[in-house]
Amino acid sequence: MTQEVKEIFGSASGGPGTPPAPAALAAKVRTLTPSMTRSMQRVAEAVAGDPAGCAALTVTGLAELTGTSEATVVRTARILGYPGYRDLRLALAGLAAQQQSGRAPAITTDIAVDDPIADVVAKLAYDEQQTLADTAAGLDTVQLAAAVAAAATARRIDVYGVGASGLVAQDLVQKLLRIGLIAHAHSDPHLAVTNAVQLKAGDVAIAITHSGATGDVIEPLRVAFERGATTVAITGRPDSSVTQYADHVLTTSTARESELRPAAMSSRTSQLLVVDCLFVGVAQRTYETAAPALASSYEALAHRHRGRT
Amino acid sequence: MTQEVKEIFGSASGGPGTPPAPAALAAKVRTLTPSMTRSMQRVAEAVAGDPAGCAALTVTGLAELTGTSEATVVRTARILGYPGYRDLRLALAGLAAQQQSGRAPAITTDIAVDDPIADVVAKLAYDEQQTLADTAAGLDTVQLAAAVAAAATARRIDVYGVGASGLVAQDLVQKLLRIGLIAHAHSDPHLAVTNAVQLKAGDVAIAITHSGATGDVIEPLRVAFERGATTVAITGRPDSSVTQYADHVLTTSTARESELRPAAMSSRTSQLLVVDCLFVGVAQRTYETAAPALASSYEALAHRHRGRT
DNA sequence: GTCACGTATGAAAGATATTTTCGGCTCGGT
DNA sequence: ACCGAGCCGAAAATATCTTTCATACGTGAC
Repeated sequence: MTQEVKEIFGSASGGPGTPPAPAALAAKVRTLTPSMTRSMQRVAEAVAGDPAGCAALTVTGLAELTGTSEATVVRTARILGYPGYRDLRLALAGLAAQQQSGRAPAITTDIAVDDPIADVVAKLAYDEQQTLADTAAGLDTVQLAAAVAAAATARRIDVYGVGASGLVAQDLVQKLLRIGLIAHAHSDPHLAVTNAVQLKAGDVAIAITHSGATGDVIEPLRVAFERGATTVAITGRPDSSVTQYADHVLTTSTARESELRPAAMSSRTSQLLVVDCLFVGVAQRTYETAAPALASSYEALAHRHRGRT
Repeated sequence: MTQEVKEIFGSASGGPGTPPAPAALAAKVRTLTPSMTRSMQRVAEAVAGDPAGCAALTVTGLAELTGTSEATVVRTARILGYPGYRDLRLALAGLAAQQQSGRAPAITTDIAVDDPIADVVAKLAYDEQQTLADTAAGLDTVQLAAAVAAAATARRIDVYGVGASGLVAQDLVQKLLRIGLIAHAHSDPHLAVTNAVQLKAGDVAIAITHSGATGDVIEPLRVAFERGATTVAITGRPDSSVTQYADHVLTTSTARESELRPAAMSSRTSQLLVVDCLFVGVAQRTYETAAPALASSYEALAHRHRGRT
């Protein structure tokens, strides 16, 4: 009867209505691994390491392979956003097929102290490309669309971010200002809270934090949330504290980091892509006013550029 | 009995000792359809017509959809060379994923006002990836190595940038500070010049400007150049004014821009990659001091992060 | 150190999905 | 019209997946 229409509880375990991911799986594993238990991590690792192989296994087989139980495998599948193992397995098969037909597995080695500079360039470029692909694959377009809609009609937009994320916040604000919106970036926690108090329904507050646990950023978002503003969190940890106060969560990808390649680098790349998407989305929806505003901002800058040599 | 044997033979004729087909499924359906019974043909047709949709169905679902029974679905799967429906379904999911990713090249077009948000994400990600590849390919490693060498041993590093490039300048400085170097970012043209006057041989000045014609950035670089500091220009125009005063020029890529995708976006991506390369290069050369400095900066930030939810 | 608490984990029961069995049915030939 | 060969689907049998529940583990408090 209704067996076909499985009652899809909004993935009660964790994130909001996330649709099953096709190719975003590798990214999801990295993003969510930190919030997993040890046994689950073993399963996630196996799955990420050999999608094709795991797709050939039943729950029991995968449980044995990873030295865990069926229950743990199912739990892992849930964490990754699937209704159960069956669907994870399907996605796995898809991923395997993509890898098969797709590109060769490229340079995955870390940057070493004695790498020649040319290798550094190649590795960094590759890593950042990977980060972009992962982010795009893992971005929840429903959440994004909601955030865009809110921002496009907002009376005012406040963006919070400290450290590297602070620069991303400024980048977003710069662009929003260019299309004639009212936006502010706050890196000072005190001023951020002071300003957040002024927000009300119809305003938008955006918090940017990779860890999702940066108190200096969570606090103003909480205040904005309580004041009735629409709140958005851009974070690499969709299960972190910051999401408590976020109406919409945009997840950035978490790439492996190494000593010479701080996490800040890839999280920044990822955050910027999200922010760009947000911006373009808003620009689309406010096109009537955005286009002329952009044009005049170019014009205004022209005289600050000297002619060529 | 004989019926069973027949079925096995049928499958054998379709593909002698063939392992489950990955993407050749559509072809197999065509090849084997004539040798199928009517009900099976209906199933095969459905499967070939909508792999993604069928992959989402259980054996019962597919049977209902095609107006047949579970047994027929299983028989069809056998004919197609799979041990059972489960495996056919897996292959179907793989095929769907391939088709999905295969139609990616369509994103070479500009972003339009009415593009759905998912397309925006895909296009932006693709464009930025392209930008990274271009930048990496066009980066002169000799110049980069020279800039790295100068920065690694500099008494002090000043970075100039205004507007979007100003954020890149700050990003670089943030990272250099983290590995214990003395670095400053200047967005205020007056202060930039004031500081540039203090520079001397052994210092490094870096100007970041996409157009290469931003007077506010060229001016301090000129001053630094005349004071004997080693000067570096990061620009998208290697023939522009700024390079007059640059000992080393690092070229960023210039991507096409469109109304909804300001040049600032891709130039920023490109500049950040260059800056990252510069940073990692410097970190390599100052590894002895950089590594512990990085470690302690992480530690210092730890207490600003609350625990998880 | 030890105690209490919350959490993670796997064994087994319970629910679904897939495969097999088996008897009815259609359809072509005579 | 009759006969038989093979197609077909309902339902039983099996495999697979999911849920439940009791235990063990780790963690923090005292």
